[in-house]
Amino acid sequence: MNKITAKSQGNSNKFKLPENIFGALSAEAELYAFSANDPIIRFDQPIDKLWYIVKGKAKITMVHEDGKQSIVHFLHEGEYIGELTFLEVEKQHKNVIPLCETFCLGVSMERAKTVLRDDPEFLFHLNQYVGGKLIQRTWFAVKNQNYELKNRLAAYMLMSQSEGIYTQKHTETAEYLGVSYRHLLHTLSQFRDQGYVAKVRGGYRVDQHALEALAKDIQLV
Amino acid sequence: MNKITAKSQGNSNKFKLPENIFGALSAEAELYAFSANDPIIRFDQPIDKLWYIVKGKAKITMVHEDGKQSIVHFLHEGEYIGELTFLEVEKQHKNVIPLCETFCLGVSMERAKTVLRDDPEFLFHLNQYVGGKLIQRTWFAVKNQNYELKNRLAAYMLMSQSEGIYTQKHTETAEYLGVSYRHLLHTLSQFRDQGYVAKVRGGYRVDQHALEALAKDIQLV
DNA sequence: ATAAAAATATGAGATATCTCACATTTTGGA
DNA sequence: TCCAAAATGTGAGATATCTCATATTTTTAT
Repeated sequence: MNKITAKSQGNSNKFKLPENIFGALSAEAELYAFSANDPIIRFDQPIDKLWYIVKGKAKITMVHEDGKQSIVHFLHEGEYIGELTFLEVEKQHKNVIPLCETFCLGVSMERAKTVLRDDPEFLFHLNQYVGGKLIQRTWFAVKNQNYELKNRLAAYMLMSQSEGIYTQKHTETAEYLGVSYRHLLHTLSQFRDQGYVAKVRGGYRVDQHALEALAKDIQLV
Repeated sequence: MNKITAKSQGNSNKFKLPENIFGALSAEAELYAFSANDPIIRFDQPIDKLWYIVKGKAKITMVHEDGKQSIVHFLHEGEYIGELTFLEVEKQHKNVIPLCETFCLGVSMERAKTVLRDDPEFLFHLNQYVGGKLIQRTWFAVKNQNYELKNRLAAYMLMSQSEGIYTQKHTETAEYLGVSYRHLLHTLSQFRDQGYVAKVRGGYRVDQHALEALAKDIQLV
């Protein structure tokens, strides 16, 4: 994690910083850069900032009693991280791991819990965000159960890929998509036979066009 | 729909009315009773109240272009109705239909949109509610894909049943559970063979104990 | 460097679920 | 009241997905 200060803000012309994302605390927001796999949040450490993703994407993973992890969800640009902790409804902490270089705005969680808790404009905005996610996720669940693995896998590989290379572990993918490892490998080998993906060092190169056709309108959220 | 006035509140000793559910508007809340199948919200009519279910349960259905409906979700005691309209994130209106006699507290949506929009205490509370639903639904989706139909159907029949009788249409159930009509009927006939359900006039009598064992810890939310 | 654990890989048989075909019963509207 | 549409019900074959068994490769910890 690197804090990006005013002077180093040459970076920031890569994207426009949103305004007013943190209501009354917007002026206190600081920009941080995380490289791929450098945890934004760790399940065993307190969440001391409320985050907002300016650029990049990340996965949320749950840690089981036996130490194994499973992917719960993905986060993209324009999404908050730690908002359920701010709302005090998240009991079980998660890991949040960037899939590629990711830039986040952050404000102190402590400040948020005092200042933003009384900021109706921010609270309404956050409510809209959380409500929008609820709708998205309901939609996703409904549509998801009507597609077979090849479609869902295509959508998944497209979303989690970075620069045309898919690098997720098959064991985790199988669990996230709710299918057996065996069947995932079977489908993956079909993708290979059909030229949709090709194994390269450290992952699979994906044929985005072919996969988009398969992924139909599945929106992983 | 019947408004329950102060004098007719003999009813209200059936349950305790919650306080402070509508923040600054709590004093304006009025109690209404809906009988089974008497719509609380209709997709073709504006939503003029923000509701809170005190007792009973209801289903949310979506109306397709061709006029067909599909069940989106269920609502239980302690849940709001119309909160996504209050938040202005729900584009597509739904029907909300009680499954049994249902009592709701309601306040004017117009008043809510002006008064509650500036009430940080209410907004934070609503945020917790919506955030909690988001967590629930994510959990449900994750667990759901690991159970086969017999388990999900058991959970579904238990939840939508009223006084031990299940009355949902098989066509709608099949769609909600995301399985083919044929397979639903197949599983249902197994339930009958095993004595878990028995056909009666207008529905099926369910063996709650047997179904609870099958439903495991599936929480339809 | 080595052993243990995890991830990758493949085969074969079982089953949950789907598609299609068709008959009967119930419901809703003219 | 009657007809058309929807809902219910059953059979048979196809397939998506699962379970189990087992081997190889890669990663991790000592």
